[in-house]
Formats: sequence, C-alpha cells, structure tokens
Amino acid sequence: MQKENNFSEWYNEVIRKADIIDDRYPIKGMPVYKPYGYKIVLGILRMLEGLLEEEEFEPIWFPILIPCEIFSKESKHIKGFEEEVFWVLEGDQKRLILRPTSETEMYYMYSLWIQSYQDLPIKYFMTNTVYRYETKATKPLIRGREILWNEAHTAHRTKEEAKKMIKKSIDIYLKLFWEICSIPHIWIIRPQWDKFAGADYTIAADTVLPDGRFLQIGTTHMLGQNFAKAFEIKFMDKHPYIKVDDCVYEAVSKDMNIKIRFKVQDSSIEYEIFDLEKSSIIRNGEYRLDNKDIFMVFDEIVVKELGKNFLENLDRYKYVWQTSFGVSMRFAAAVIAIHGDNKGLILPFSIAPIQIVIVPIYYENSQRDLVLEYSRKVYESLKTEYRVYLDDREDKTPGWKFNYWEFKGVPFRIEIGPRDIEKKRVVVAMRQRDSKAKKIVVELDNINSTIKQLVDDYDKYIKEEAKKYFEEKIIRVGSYKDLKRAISKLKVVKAPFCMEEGCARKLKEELHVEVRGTDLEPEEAEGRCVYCNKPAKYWVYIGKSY
RNA sequence: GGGGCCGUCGGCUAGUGGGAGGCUGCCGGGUUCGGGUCCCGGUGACCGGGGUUCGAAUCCCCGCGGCCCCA
Repeated sequence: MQKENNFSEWYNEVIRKADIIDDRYPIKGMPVYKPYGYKIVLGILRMLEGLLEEEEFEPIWFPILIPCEIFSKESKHIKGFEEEVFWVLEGDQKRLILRPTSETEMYYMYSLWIQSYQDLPIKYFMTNTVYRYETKATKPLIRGREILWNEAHTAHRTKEEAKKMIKKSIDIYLKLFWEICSIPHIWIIRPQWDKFAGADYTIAADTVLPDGRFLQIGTTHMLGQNFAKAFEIKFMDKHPYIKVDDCVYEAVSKDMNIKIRFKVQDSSIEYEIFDLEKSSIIRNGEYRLDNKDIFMVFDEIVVKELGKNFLENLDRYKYVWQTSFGVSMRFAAAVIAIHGDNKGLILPFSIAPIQIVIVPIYYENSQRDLVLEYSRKVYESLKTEYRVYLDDREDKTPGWKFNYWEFKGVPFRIEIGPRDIEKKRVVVAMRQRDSKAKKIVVELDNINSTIKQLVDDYDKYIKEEAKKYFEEKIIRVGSYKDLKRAISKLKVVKAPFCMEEGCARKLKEELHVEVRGTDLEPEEAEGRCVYCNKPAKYWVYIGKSY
C-alpha cells in the first residue's frame, strides 16, 4: 500500500483498516463512522466548539427539516442548492427538505429574535448533520451525502463588525487547523463565480492532498445583508446622537466635515451647525419640542438643515450584517491524508483517541504477572492526564501489537518487559513517518515530565513533516507549459491570471483544474495570464480539487 | 449531466455454461512473545429481482451499491 503512488487506494484502505469507517452500509455516500473514526471527528469538533465558546459563541439546535418556502426565500441561495437537496414527503407532497446547510432555517428565526441593536451581535454555532444529494462519486469523509460539521452564524449591527468576525473566524480556524492539528493550508478568496450561494464573498481554507488536489477544509462567508433582506432581519439601531453634557447632544458626519450640536431646553431645542475644518459655526436655530421625542426632533432638524445624507444611518430601522462559517469532517480526511504514511495513520497528539498504548512483554508465565502488574501501575499513573490504553491481550504477540497500534496512529507506545522492571524504567516508542518507531528509555520516576516533553517533540515533528510536504506541493508557474507539467506531477500552482470566468472555464475543460482564487491580500501580477495571454491581474491558486 | 468498468466467505481473491477453491480473519487446541510466530482442526460466500437454458456465480434485462473517465 503506497501512499505516494496511489493515494486513492491508500486512503480507501487506511480508513477501512484503521476502523475509521465501514462503507458497507447500502446507501450511496452514507457510510458508518466507527468508534475510532468517530472519536477522531468528534475530537476535532469538540476542540472547535471549545475555541468558539472561548469567543463567546453559544451552541444552539435547529430542526433537520426546512419547509421549502423558507428554503426558497433567498433567490441565489436556492439556485445554488436546489439541485442537491433531499426531499421529505409530507403525504405525497414535496414540502420539506433535509437541510443542506442551515442559513435559511436559522435566519427565519433570527428575524423573530432580533428587534433592537441590543439584541446584537448574535453568535451561535451548531454541530449537526447536513444533507446533500450528491450524484457523482462519493468518498468517505471527503464527499458524502450526510455531512457532520460545525457551522457558526453571526448577525451584527454594522458591516465593520461583520468584517471583524470574518477575521476572527480565520483566527479560530487557524488555531484548530495548524496549532492543534498541524494541517498546513492557505486562505483563499474564492472567485465571484465560486462563492457561496447567497454570499457577498467567500473565503476558504484549502489544503492539498498527496494526489495533488485541493481540499477545502473550512469556509467563511460574508453574507452581507442578502439574507437579512430576504428574511427581513431588521433591528432598531442606536440613535446617532451622543450625549456630551447635561441636555447637550452632538452628531458628527466625518464625510461632510460637519458637526451638529443640540441643546435641549424645557420646551425647545437650540442647535448649532459647525464646520469642522474651519471650526466655525455655519448656522444655528431653534425648534419647538411640542412634547415630541427629542431624538425624533433631532432627526427633523437634521433632515431639514442638512439633508438625508448627513447621517447615512438616520433611518434607524436597519438590516443586520451576517457571516457564516463552517468546518466539516472533511477536515478529518485532511488529517488522515496528510499525516498518514505507508504504515497507516499518524495522528496529532491532541486529537488521537488513544494517545499512549502500553504493550506488556513477557516470555514465560512466571514473568507474566509481574509485567502486567508493573504495566498496570504505569497505566494508572498516566491515565488521569492522557488517553491511555493497556493492551494486555494474550492472543497477540508484541510485534503484532506494535504494527496494529501504529496503523491506528497512536502517537506513543510504552513497552514494558522484564528488563525494564529490573531497572525501574520503560521504553517509550514514538510514531515515526515511514520508519520504525523511535525508542527512548525513560526512568519510571520522571515518566510524566518526560512524556510532557516528548509530546512537544512529537508535535513539532509532525508539524515539520507537514510543512515540508506542503511547501513542495505548491509551485509558482508563469506559463501554460509549466502549469501543465506541475499538474501532471500532482502539484497545485500559483499563477498569474486575468480573473475572467470564461478563462477559468476553459482551463477546467482542458486540464480539469479549478481557479481557486487569490490570497487574502491579493498579489498583483504584472505579466500575462497563464492561459489566455491577456494582461494578468492577480496571482491565483490553480489546481485539481475535490 | 454523459460514458466505461466492477460486485464470489468478515477482508483480499481464483473460477467466464455442468465440481465454489486459495490466502487472511474469526472460533478451538498446542507452540511462540523486545517489530505482523508456527502447526493442527473448525467456521464461512456467488448483491437483489426477473429472463435465456436440461443446467447460470458465469449470458441478457432492471434495481441497488462501488470504482474510474469525460462535461
């Protein structure tokens, strides 16, 4: 089983043999996730939930079914998804769908919940399953019809806040992807023709699998006010008048360089309009209050004196700004595919279902009890801090167990035999890429502190390996010839591009590659488009993809 | 959306019109145990439905499922 030569075969074999999935369940694209595999996926999702909760997101649950009228509300959204939803019949009527993503069902309720700016921001997440009717070939964890994932949905008062949330989502995912799981990846702004249906723009994290294909492991969407308008998610905003003193209020327009100041009296309001540049009063006046709300009178004065444009937010009944972002179990596929080797899985320490396995070794029955007792002691001393498993099966030889647990990607193995008991030590073996485990003799007395150190070493080791791998996967090319050669060598490329959709389509037809998009800070290109030879606009990422 | 290939014990596979066999796993026993011990015995399958035929795992049709290629 060669990972480099035939990745697809390797992947299929590993996920079955390592007890990740059993795909014999007879529905296309719906395999069973076995405990070992499910624990990996859950471990990742729990880490993510923890990170979200640190940022004051709250968990929430919505139903799995969406009435089709609600689903259809945002026109671009439904266009993007209508062909790939599962219908649920009510009687013989197609009225319900299995959610393919939760924007519509959530935002239907958001419109009921949000009334005031004080209700904002809303930051909810949901770990759930979504359903997409895939007709093409499916692949466990990578493309299925049932997707386990975590989606977060926020609503904000201003565009700026929403933008900040986009940035925050990237920070959160960066922690999960790189710091915790050591998956190298790049953040890419998707081209307009490839954004999420209903979004203003989409930013996605892409990694590259060993077969040279991009795999999207996380996405974050600026939804703008598209869903807000479709679902009427409006709120009464804070008035723009700032109280500067007793009975004195001010409003400022930086665009117009103008400030207006109100002084509230018993039955009237005096106002002064300043030119901020010249710091002089342009004009002033007085208005009768007539028992009206002072802020309504402020509005009247502003409109009359300065026009509706003075404060763009004078209409205080506004649509929210929204973002949504998600990470699916696809990410677990990246962890398996990128770290694994020809001996099976290699798992990041923090998400490994079993972090340390203890293998007792003995030659004759007289040693057996002693070794097992010693092994149990070591097990007890480690189990509060780590997920440890004592493999005391007697029908398997130590050599068999070594290979078995290495296949499953257990980071550390502790070998305990008669020699170790004598010397009050253990042998710790660390999972290594494509070679036998690295063995380290550890004194029993400082086993806990040594393992702590070894965890750091292990983490650093898989990060270095992954980084090396990833750096070789992305190649900068300037010509079509080089692009073609790179693709044939199972790489993805960064190339100058004209940014025309038609050009991207032709590239897809000819080389079956996709234009994935630009860097977050798009890198301007000076030369010619790698395909059509017209002047290039930006360097973009191009490659085959899942 | 279009095309191709495929489906045999739990897994891998041989058999292409007339005996369903091997390896592995699993169960029992013995032997081994610091890198997948070895031996003996047992267990276990033709994806579902229809058709052709004296006779079908094998040929034909439909369905379900898998893999690959093209748009």
